[in-house]
Amino acid sequence: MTRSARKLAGLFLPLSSGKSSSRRPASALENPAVQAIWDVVGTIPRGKVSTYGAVARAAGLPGRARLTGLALRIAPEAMNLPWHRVVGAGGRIVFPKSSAHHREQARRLRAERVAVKDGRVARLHMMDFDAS
DNA sequence: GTTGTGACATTAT
DNA sequence: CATAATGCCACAA
Repeated sequence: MTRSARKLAGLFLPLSSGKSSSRRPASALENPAVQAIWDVVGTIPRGKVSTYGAVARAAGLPGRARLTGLALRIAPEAMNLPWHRVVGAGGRIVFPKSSAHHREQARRLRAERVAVKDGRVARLHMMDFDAS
């Protein structure tokens, strides 16, 4: 089946909602899910890191790690999000090893005392949202 | 409408 | 350790 099926829930939602009041976000910038992700990323303290998947979960979006990637990619520069504190599963920096992004992320992490060896950060630096 | 891509994760082999 | 198969879904073409 194609994506036209969308979410099953959608098929049963009341059509009543006015087109004027509840309209679909014009862009991802207004998408509440994306904003939720921005909020979460903003809470990662200096010296700590989290993963795409963990951020998505903490934002109430389990299984949507890729959305975290999108959110960071389109985040307005002026927002000054600590994007470098988000790494892939296992502490891996996702950018290609010799890319400028990779180097920049490693540089920023080391600048705040987060060791980066072999494009990886140790688990000690992983923050966990669930426990405390 | 479809297809391909991606700042990913998880599980299986 | 590595690779493949899935799941996920927004976006651009």
